[in-house]
Amino acid sequence: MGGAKTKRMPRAVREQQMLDAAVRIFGQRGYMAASMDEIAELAGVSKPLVYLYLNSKEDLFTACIRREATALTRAVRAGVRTDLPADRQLWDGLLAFFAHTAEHPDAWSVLHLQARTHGEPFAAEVAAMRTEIVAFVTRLVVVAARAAHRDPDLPEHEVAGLAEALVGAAESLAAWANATPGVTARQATVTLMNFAWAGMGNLMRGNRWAPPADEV
Amino acid sequence: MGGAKTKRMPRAVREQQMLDAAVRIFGQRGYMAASMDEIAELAGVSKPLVYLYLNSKEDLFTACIRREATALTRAVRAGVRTDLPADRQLWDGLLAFFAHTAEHPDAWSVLHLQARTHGEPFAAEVAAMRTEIVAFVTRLVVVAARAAHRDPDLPEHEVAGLAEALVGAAESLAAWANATPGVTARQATVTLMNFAWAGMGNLMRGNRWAPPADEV
Amino acid sequence: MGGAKTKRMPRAVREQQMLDAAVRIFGQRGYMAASMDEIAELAGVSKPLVYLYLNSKEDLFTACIRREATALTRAVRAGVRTDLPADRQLWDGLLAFFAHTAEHPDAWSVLHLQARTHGEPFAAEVAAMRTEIVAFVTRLVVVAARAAHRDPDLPEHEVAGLAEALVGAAESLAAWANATPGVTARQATVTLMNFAWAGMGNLMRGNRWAPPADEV
Amino acid sequence: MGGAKTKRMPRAVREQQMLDAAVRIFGQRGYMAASMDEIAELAGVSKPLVYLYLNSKEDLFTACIRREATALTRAVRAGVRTDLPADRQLWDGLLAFFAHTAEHPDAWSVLHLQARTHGEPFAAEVAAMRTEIVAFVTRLVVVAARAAHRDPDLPEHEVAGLAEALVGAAESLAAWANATPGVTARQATVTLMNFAWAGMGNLMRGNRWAPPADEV
DNA sequence: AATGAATGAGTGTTCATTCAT
DNA sequence: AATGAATGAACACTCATTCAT
Repeated sequence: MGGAKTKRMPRAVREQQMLDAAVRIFGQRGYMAASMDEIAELAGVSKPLVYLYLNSKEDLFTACIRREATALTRAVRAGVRTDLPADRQLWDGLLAFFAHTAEHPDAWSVLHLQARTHGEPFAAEVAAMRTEIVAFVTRLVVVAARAAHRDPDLPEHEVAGLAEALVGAAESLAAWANATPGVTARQATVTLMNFAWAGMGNLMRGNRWAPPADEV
Repeated sequence: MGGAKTKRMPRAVREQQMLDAAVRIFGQRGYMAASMDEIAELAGVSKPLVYLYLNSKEDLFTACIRREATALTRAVRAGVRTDLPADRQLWDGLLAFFAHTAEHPDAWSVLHLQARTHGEPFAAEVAAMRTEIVAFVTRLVVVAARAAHRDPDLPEHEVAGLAEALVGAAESLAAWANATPGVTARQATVTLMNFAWAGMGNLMRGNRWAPPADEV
Repeated sequence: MGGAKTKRMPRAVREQQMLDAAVRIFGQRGYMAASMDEIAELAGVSKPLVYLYLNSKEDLFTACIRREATALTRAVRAGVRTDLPADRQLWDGLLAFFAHTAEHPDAWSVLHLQARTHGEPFAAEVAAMRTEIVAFVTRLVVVAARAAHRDPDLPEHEVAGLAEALVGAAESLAAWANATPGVTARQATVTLMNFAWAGMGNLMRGNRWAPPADEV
Repeated sequence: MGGAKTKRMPRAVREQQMLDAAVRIFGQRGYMAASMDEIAELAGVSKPLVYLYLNSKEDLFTACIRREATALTRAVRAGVRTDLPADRQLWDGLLAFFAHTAEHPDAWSVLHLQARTHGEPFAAEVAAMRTEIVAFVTRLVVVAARAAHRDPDLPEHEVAGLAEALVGAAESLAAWANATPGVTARQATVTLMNFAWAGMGNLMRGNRWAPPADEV
């Protein structure tokens, strides 16, 4: 009477357990190297139940991506107050971003590495989140430009490139901060903020770097 | 003349053909999803020959990484003249980098995505290349600081973070430029150069962004 | 009732079926020439099930050896009554041995030929059984010596050699009896019993054969 | 001028080198686990040459068996002088047998284990040698019986069984002597000689062990 | 007399997935 | 709500064997 393993739980709870296990395994082993057996075992259920609730490995992976993408954007949004100045918003967003990725390294691995590495069903999923973040950053850039009493006359794709570069830098720093002992989310934020804000400010003021003319 | 299947070629030539095929398949399918059968077929040889020359899937992948890492760093180095000013060096290096990655998208996928996603034998291989590039960039940053008549009093790990952010931004832009039609290597270079050089210059001049004090 | 392919049976039953098939294939083809495909087919299951239950070819082979070694020693022990005189015990043991090996030729091939031929994981397994049998025979020899009112003053390693020779002779006769039509277990027993008991009796009485002295 | 590797040697010499290598590899790895690559490498030649001279793995193995069987019987015959008494002949033959197998363990592994374990083309080859040796021993037994002024009224198949048992005991002791440190060929011979000669002598004199009558 | 280049056929092993209960 | 039993399809890797020189 009363086995060790807890049994018979509502579906929603079981599903979260499965996703927890899947994110961990996918994050550590990679999508392809992860086996459904291992995930089921870590989740403490039998394999058919995983299939019953989540259909297939692809669907399971997609569910992981979606859940973690939502969690990440939610965390960033929760860190930002839109009534504050643009630079402060950027600071707060970066801080939240670095903090969240540091606290959930497997989730970050799933979003940043695994999802992009394994082709189309998944890359699109994470691209959506990325687009949202890039849009957020772009908005800040434009706001900042207005605050500097300048209309951004940068070509549109350069604004896009700028945001892209900023997000890429952030992603790269997140990995670096996670891998380098002694680097905190705050320090990563300071580094990137200094780098980016100054650069963007300069751009907004029209100080551009002149490319050499003697190219082929 | 010109039969479909050329046969009986010296080992060195065959090996390059195999690596060509492997880079393409690994770059497109990913390391785990790539099958040795497919690689052999694309290379126009039988599977045993691939194993005879390259030993194992792991070794084959490592050989790909090494070849492409060497090719990339060589291309960047070839684009830079060390007797020119630091900003010009950075410009030239970025241009070479974006051009090379645009011309060899599968190789870039292998280096940027696949190698990092599949654990230690491979990640280390590409980390070596990255370290070299980050060191190159760091050198330029320091030179630029000296040129601005300032010793870089930034903490050492912040310099490292800076270079890391810059390289990350470059990597991210490379992927973006490859995926966005109409964005050339030159445009990517302009975008990043403006962003980065101004930001770094500001930093060198001691203009730092002040973090808010009211943190927890 | 009695369909061709019975399906869905409990694990323990399936495992025995697999071992049955494996002993047969291993015994007839040899360890290396045996293919897991063939074993699975003879067992009436798919290959993955064999791996699920028995892990690997090595483990499967080891399981065969263990099962058959146990069966053989059990059969011999069951044939012997330890309250009877030593010669009678030897007779009964040999009879049981020859009968069992004659009834299970594939098992005997696995134990006598295959296991010894294929290196350390397996040889050790069967050596354990052999040690037990040699010990049993050695005990009988010593008892017989006591019964002849003589302490066995033979050097210890000569007693060991004796038992070894006796067991070797038995093994050899088993193969011979199996291969020679018309030779029954009983006849093999008679032959060996006469040969061995007389020889040992002589030894026990101190009648030793004198080696020539003119050796180098 | 004078490469390191000796090249271009007459066929007969090369063949012996190949057989040397093959016996070693077959003896140590076993027939199936031995690879032609390894044999060719150990012989210091290319694989096609092995095939040119010895046709196939089967033929190569057969050639090994034949060469070593011949060598073993030759060694035993060379140790025996047919003008001496039967017991002395047996002693000398056993001594030569144990000495030869101890000096050529790989050859003995090929003959005793590998050839018998791998089915018909090979088992027959070694059976021929065995038959010859058994016949030799049988002859000695009969001679010994005559010397004891008795016609051997043992049933024919019992004489065969006797010789079989003796040879089996010898084979078993050879393996045991090789594997047990401190047991020399001479000691193995003493042990077996005492055991066998006494037993056979007894038999020849009509002293038989009486089987129990109460069998089923 | 001798070899570098090459392959068809097969091996053990694993995995995502389903069925019957 | 949950699982023990079972599999089709594929994969990395190896081997005996041959061809062209």
